[in-house]
Amino acid sequence: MLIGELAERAGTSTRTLRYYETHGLVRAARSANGYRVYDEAELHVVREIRALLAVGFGLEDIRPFVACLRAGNASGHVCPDSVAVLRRKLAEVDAGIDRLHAVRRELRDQLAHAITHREETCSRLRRTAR
Amino acid sequence: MLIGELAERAGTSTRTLRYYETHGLVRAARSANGYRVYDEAELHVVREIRALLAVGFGLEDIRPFVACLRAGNASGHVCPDSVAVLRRKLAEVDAGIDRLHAVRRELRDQLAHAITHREETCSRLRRTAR
DNA sequence: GGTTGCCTTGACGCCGGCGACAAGGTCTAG
DNA sequence: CTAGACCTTGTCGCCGGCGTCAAGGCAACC
Repeated sequence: MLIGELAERAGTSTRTLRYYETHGLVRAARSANGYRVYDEAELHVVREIRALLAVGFGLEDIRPFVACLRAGNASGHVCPDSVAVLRRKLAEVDAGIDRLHAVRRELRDQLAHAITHREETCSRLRRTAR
Repeated sequence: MLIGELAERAGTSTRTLRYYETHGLVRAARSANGYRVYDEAELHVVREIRALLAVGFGLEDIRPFVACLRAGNASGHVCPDSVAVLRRKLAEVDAGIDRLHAVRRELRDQLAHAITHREETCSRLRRTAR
């Protein structure tokens, strides 16, 4: 399988696949003319990468998952390193949710305050607009 | 007030103030030697910008707040354009919270699945490690 | 041999809010 | 006179995951 076919089957671009390769995530053999040649297993690897990126992982976080797949596991999630990353990400997401809730409260307060004081202050705006 | 003093009083850097100026958010008069000269009102403007950035707004979103302050309002939040931005941001934050909750569910499921299947698959890992 | 369609490496662009450095002018104190 | 503490404009770097050329080689068909 050449890079174009893998890209299409994985739903991504050739540029992306070469990028993953430079970062040590995807591997390819080379044919006599220098073309990259992939076997079926790499399709699973690329799909794993894409799925994890979609969830919000960075490429560095994804390494252990790929290593886990290459070690012969059906899923990249089952190895200790992967689980550690999953736990860390879960904590990060929790923290992110908390932060967004705080921001949300802040925004609601500011909106409430703005609407309360809209009448008195915006009359001045209307005067200056004329 | 020169740029260094404003930067210190606003808790930011001179680079940042010049950056805001190039983007039309902060204004300065010039003294005879070309130095930027700020009046007290700009301090409030800069603090407003910093507060909104901290909440997660981008500089473009902040423009109406600054305009509102310059129009003579005590708060930059009370003008219609500002309120519109606040509402939009609130919706974005809600969407972000929903997305993070979805990610969180996904991570929890993957963690549960990983731990369930850890025993059977990691034995293979241990064998290859030796 | 010419066209088309695959492949190769290399390098710049993007987004946003600055940090950091360069090379110089200005003002003040000693 | 000089040191140093301000100020000026200009430009490159950062982060991450690519998109998008550019310039060229290889393969296959007519």
